[in-house]
Amino acid sequence: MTNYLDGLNQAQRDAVESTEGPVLVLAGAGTGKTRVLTTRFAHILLSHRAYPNQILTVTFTNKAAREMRERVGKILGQPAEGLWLGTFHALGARMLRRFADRVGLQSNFSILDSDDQMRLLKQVMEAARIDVKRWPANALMAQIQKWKDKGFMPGEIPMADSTDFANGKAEALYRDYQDRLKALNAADFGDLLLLTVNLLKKDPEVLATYQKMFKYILVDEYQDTNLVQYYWLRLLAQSHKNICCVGDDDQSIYSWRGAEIENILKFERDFPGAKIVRLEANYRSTAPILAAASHLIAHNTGRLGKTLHAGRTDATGDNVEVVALWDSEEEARMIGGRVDTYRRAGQSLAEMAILVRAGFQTRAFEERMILLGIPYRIIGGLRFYERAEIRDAVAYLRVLAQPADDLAFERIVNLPKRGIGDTSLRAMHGKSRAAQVSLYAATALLVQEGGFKGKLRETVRALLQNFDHWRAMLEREGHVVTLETMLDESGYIAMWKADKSPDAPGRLENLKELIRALADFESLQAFLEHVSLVMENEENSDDAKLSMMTLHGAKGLEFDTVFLPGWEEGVFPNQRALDEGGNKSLEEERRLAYVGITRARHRAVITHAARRRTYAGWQDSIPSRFIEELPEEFITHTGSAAASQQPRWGAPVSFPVQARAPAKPVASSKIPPGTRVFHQKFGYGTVLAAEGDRLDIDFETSGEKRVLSNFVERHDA
DNA sequence: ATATGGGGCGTTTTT
DNA sequence: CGCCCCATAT
Repeated sequence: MTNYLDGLNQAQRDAVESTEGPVLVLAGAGTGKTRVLTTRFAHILLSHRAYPNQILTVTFTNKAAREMRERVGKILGQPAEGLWLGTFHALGARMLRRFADRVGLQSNFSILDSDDQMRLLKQVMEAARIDVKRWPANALMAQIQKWKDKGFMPGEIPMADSTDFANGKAEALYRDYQDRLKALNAADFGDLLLLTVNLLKKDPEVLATYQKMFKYILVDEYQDTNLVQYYWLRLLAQSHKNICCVGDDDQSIYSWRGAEIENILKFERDFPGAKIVRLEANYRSTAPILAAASHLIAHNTGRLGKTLHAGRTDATGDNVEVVALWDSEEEARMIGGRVDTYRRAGQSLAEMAILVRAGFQTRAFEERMILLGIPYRIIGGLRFYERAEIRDAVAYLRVLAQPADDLAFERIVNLPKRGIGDTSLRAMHGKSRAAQVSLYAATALLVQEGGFKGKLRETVRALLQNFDHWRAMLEREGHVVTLETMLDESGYIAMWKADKSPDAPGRLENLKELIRALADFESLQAFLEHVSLVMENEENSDDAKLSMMTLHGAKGLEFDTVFLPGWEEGVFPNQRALDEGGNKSLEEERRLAYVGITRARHRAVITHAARRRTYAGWQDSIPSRFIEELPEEFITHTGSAAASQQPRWGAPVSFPVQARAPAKPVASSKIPPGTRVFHQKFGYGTVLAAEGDRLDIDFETSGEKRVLSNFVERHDA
C-alpha cells in the first residue's frame, strides 16, 4: 500500500509527505508536478488523515481536473467519487448552489456564457441611456470582470480602481447589471467566485461549514490565481491551515485574466511558517531544450528563482532549431513537410504539436495539413457548447428548467422563425417590466389578455403550450426523450434540415451528440451545469492526430516534437500585449515562450518568417527578440531565409540580460543615413533615415522597409 | 417580419 | 479579408 511513494525523488517525496501546515511547491516545467499532487492526495487518504470529501482540490482547467481524478482513482484502485475536485468555477458553483438563497438566488440559477453576459449588459446600458457608440459595452464588460477578479461588489470599488467610463457611471451600471442577473436568477462566470467569497466573508455559518469540512486543500497552478481565488483559498484554509499550493512563477501566463503573480511571490507572508519545496529535476526534455528554456527565462526579473536541471541520464539530444523563412506560406509548407517526414519515419502524429501565440495562426497550418492529408486536431478552438446549435438547444433546456431565464427565452422565442419579431418582443418586454415578472410569464399574461393579434396570437399560444407539454414530459419520460421531442416539435431540427449550407449536416450531428451526452446525466440540472462549466470538444481522440493549439492551451501538455511558428516581433511577443502592459507584459510573453519550449521532449523547432500574410495583404516582420535570447551553443539556425554566409545568426548581441533589449535607441544613432547595412532577412541596403530605434532602409532586393536597428549590421564600404 | 446589401470594424490569450 | 452589425427594401 505504500508503493505509491516509490520512484519519487527526495524533493517530490518531501512535497508529498509534508501534509501538515502550509506548503508551497515550486515546480518547474516537467518536474513531476501532477504526480506530486496526485500522490499527495492519495497519501492523505491512505494514511487515514482525511476522508475523500475532506480534501479540496482546485485546478484551473477541466482537463487538469479530469486527469487528477483519473490518476487518483488509479492509485486508489477504484474510481474516485464524491470528491471536491474541480476548477475554481465549478467548485464555487457547487457551494453557491447549496447556499444560493443566502445570496438572493435560487439553487437552480443559470450560468451565463460570455454571449449572454454581453447581451444583458447591452440591455442594461440601453436602459440607462448610455451612448453605446461612444462607450462600448465590451469595455465595460472588461472593467466589470476586472472588478470581479479583485473581489469588488458594486459599492465597494476603491478610488484607485474607479474609471471614467460613461462619465463615472460604470459602477452604477455594474450594480444594475448585478440586479438584472439576480432578477433572472442567473450568475456569470465571475459571480461563481465573487458571490462565493462574499458569502464566506459575510456568513460565519457557511464559512464554518466549509472550513471544518476541508481538512486539506490542494491547489494546482497557483501562479495563475487571481485575487478572488486567493481570498477564497485563504478563507477556506484559515482553520486547518493545511494548504498546499503547487505552481511555477515562470509559467504565470494569465495576468490578463486578473492572475496576480504576487500571490505566489508572497505566499510565505500570507501563510506564516510555510514550507517551500523546490522541484527542479526535469524528467521531460533533452538537455538542449532545457538549456534553451532556462537561458530564455533568465532574461526575466523578479523570479523566485529555480534552476532546472536534467533529471534523466539520457537527456542528450539535437539542438533546438531556429528556422528562418521568407514568408508565412513557406513557414506552413516547411512545418507541413517536417510533420510528414517525421510521420514517415515512424513518429506518431499524436506526439507532434504546433503551438501558436494566437488562435487565428492555426489557419494557415490547417490548410496545409488538409492539402497534405495529415489528420490534425485543433484543441481549444470553438468549444462544443459555444457552437450556435448547441447554445440554441441549451437555451431550450434552460427555458424548460427555469422559465425565468429571459436570455434563453429571448434566444429561442423566434428560433426557428415563427414570426415573433421585434415588435412582439418589445411588447413582451414592456409587459415584463410593468408586471414585474419574467418575459415568459409576461408573454403568458399577454396571451391571456388578448395582447397579440390574429395568427401571431396562435403562434405564441402554441409555443407556450408546447413548453407546458414538454415540461410535463420531462417529469414523465426524462430529459433525454424530452430534448429530442422538443428539438423536433419546435421545428428546430427541421430548420437545419432545410438549411442548404455545407455545415448544416455537421450541426445536426452535433445535436445528436448533445442528446447522447445528455444521457450520461441523471438530471437536467446536472447536465446544464456540465454544459456551462465543463463541456469541451470531446472528440473521439483515439486516432493519432497532429495537435494545434495556442500556447496557453498547451500548458500542462507535452509532446515529442513541438513546432513553434511565428516568432516575430508583433506576433510573439504580441504587439498588443506590449502596447498595453510594457515590460510586465513582455515578461509574460517570455514566460509563454518558456512554456512553449518546455512542452517538447525531444525536438523543438522555432520558425519565423520575413513576410506574413494578414487580412490586408502582406506585412514585413522581423525575428522575435526571444530568438536572440536563446543560448547559441544549443541552437542550430537553418532555413531559406537564413544568411548562409553568416557564421552566426544575429551575431552581435550587445545587451546580455536586458529585458527590453531592442528598445534601446542608442544603436540607430550610430548608423547615420547613407550607411550601407546588412540585414539577415532583407540583405544589403542603404539607410534612408533613423528614428529612435528604427531605421528606414532601402534594400537592394526587397525595397524600402522599416526595421529595428539592432537587426542590421554596418557594412560601410 | 424577413432578406439583402453596404459599411464599419477588428485580431491574444480562457474559466 | 471575412465577419458582424445596421439600415433599407420587399
